[in-house]
Amino acid sequence: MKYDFRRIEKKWQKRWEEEKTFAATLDESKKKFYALIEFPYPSGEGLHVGHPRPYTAMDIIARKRRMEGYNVLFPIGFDAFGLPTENYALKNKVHPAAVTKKNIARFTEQLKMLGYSFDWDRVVDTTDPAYYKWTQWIFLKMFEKGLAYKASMPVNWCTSCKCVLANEEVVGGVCERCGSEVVRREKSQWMLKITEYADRLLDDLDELDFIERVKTQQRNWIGRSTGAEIVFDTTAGDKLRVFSTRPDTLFGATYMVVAPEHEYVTKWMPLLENAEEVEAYRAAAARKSDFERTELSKDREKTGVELKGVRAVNPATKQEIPIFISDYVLASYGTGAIMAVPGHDTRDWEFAKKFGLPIVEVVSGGDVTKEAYTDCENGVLVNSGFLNGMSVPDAIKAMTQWLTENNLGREAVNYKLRDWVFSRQRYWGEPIPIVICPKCGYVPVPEDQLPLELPYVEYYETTDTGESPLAAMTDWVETTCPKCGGQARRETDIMPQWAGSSWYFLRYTDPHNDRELASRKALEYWMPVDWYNGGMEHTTLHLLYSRFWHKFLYDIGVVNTKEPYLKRTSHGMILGEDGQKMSKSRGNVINPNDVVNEFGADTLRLYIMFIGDFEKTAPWSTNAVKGCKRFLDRIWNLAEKPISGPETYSAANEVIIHRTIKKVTEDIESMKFNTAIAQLMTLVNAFYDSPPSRGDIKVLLELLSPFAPHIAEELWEIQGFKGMACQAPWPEYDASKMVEEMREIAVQVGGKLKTTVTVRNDASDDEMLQAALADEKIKKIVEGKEIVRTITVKNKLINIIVR
RNA sequence: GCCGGUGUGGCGGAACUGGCAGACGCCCGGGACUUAAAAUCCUGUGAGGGGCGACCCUCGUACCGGUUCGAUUCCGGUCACCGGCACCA
Repeated sequence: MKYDFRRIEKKWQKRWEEEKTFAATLDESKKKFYALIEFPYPSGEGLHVGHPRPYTAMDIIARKRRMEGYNVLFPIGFDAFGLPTENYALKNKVHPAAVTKKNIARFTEQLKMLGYSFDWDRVVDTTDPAYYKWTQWIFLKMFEKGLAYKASMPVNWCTSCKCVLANEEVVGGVCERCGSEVVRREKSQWMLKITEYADRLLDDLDELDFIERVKTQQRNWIGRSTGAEIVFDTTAGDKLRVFSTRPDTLFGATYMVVAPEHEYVTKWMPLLENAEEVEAYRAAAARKSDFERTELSKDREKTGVELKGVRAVNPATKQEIPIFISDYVLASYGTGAIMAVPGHDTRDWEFAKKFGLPIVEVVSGGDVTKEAYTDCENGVLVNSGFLNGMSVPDAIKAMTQWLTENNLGREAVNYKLRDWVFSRQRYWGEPIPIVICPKCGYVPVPEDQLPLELPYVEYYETTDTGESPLAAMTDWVETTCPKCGGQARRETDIMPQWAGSSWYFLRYTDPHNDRELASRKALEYWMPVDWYNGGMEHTTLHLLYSRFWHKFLYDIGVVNTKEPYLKRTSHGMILGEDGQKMSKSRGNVINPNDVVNEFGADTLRLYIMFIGDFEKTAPWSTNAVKGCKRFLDRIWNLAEKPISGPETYSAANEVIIHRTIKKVTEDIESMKFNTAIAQLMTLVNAFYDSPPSRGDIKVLLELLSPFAPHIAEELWEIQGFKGMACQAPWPEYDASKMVEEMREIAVQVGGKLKTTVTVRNDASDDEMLQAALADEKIKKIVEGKEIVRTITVKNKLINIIVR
């Protein structure tokens, strides 16, 4: 009989579903394991061939853990709010809810086709009011604690999506999603105070088992720097505050620069001799989009205008110094103003050169007439009064202390991380449950009125005014104030897509709870997530946001762990057969349905894991897929007829079986799926040389089961083994049975490999030497020469040095 | 510019903690089976050179140099590519 994967795969998927083989139960007598993948966005295109890579990887781990006796939670859901669905709905004049429903059905079917061991009774859908009720609830808790606030500020505005974007969603000055130009707009927005958690998000990384590049990226994104805040007096009477990581260089501050948007610029305008020029520069800076700012920032020549009429006083030298505005100083970082130390800061140096400003050396070691000297390790302070002769670190301490004592400044910390812009002016998202009352201000919708559902309308359109389409839905917008009962309006902005995914892993622990987001009992049993695999592209978005929400929920006593995820790993992208990123326009897209139809789900699973190093990008190869199918065919041919005899390993295969168990067991843990499969192939090749016993076949099926579960199950049944393969205990190896009695060692003469000889296992140095010298070839080489020394590595090699 | 990563046959990729480079798979060649083809099975396959021959020699892990009995692995330098950040004071 032929390996009929179509029949087999359907059969076992049905059995698993009917018998709820993979249902997770809250059983405190068993040790738990929570395996998590990033739930998909159910796009109209259906499952992409990139999806199965992380899914199969975690499915293998989840299946192995079950076989190891763990109670495993391996859930799936849908992150279904979002722009593509809304845009598709607008274009085709259907409701986004209907589109979502259809897409989820399609994704579900495709995921089931791949035989993943998800617990299908725990599916969550972020667009389900029973789910987003709790997304809104968390928002209200944040509002209550002052972490959600409304602020008017310049925001990133995507000209095509007609919507505000978070900093994290702007990539290289353009919209991450559509690639259109992003401009700055002043808008009133809901914000979440993620910066309040910056220190904890940074410091707690140390204890987590995240791959290093994830940690590094999060650290860089948070961008903590320590230094001092320094106050400069001005001739206008106002005090100008700056942040500096190098307070030691204060004696070298020869001018100051403020951002064009700085409030003092407006304030001082009447005092300025060149007000017109300043105003013009300001207007020009405001017109620039983020795209222009970043594009041009590379080696851009510094521009700026002096504020003539106001000067600052260097608190260390007591000298008056000029103040400039320039767009190389960012309004959004620090205090929006800097002290410029051209001798020791590259940007200040360039600016000073251009404007002919004095460059004073205050740290010796370089040549400040040629370039800024920024070395912090070797420099010694000069021209700096009481700091002279100190090293940079000492001078930083001394200056900070001096500033504090004289009330001119203090130690300060700054972050690159900005608060999270949480408003979107679209329809398909969670409504922000706030009522705007002319008397009471921002009033939360009472908890018992949650969920605040999206109004269902047949037709709506985005607006050009920057308002949400919800604003036009008068019946919904007009309401009464929950506090005073007076006439009021609802907030019409919705939450960003990241809201629903910031806590979904908590819902999986207790998905049908209508009284809490999840019961304390379920959270205590299942949390934290033991292993979370996902894309690198979410490192500074979803991964950071969800850590933030989790920490907040910890603070208010909802969850019992400080961090949501113990371990985070990441997979590489799958490229097209041409080595290019898969895209419709390139015509190199592989559809998983086609692969499954032609070769079967087991083959696809196996190939996607065999394709290469899990962490690296890898190009698709249809030929290599065939190789994986061939491998399964070979297994089928070995086991399609019942083998009789005892369930013990055959003598001929025993050594390789133990080695394979060890290798597969360890490789799955380190996500080296490609070498685990290679080892299984080696084992099968060995079975072709020495026909496998009943026990040999059994262990092969056990090891194969996480990778290719359907064929493993079918052959398991054919062989008449008990239960299901996926429920068998994970096999164990015996290290003492992994070695042959005799082994081959390498023989080198003078470090060069000459031949190999066979010695008994664990042979002594002398035995190895005698065996080597007994070899005809070595004899000839060594003849007439003096053996100076020999180097041996047990069971590996002997190196003979001759003269 | 800064941070992180990668560079190995025709291709995807292996190689523990410094110890036989190229596991496994693909492609390709040879053979068996077949009327034939496909499938399957067996077998060869880094490059160059020598021998009728079982075999032998030389070179080879981006490039240059170093440490070492021995380097894909460690150190210094160079180049290329990929990812992230980007005037962050």
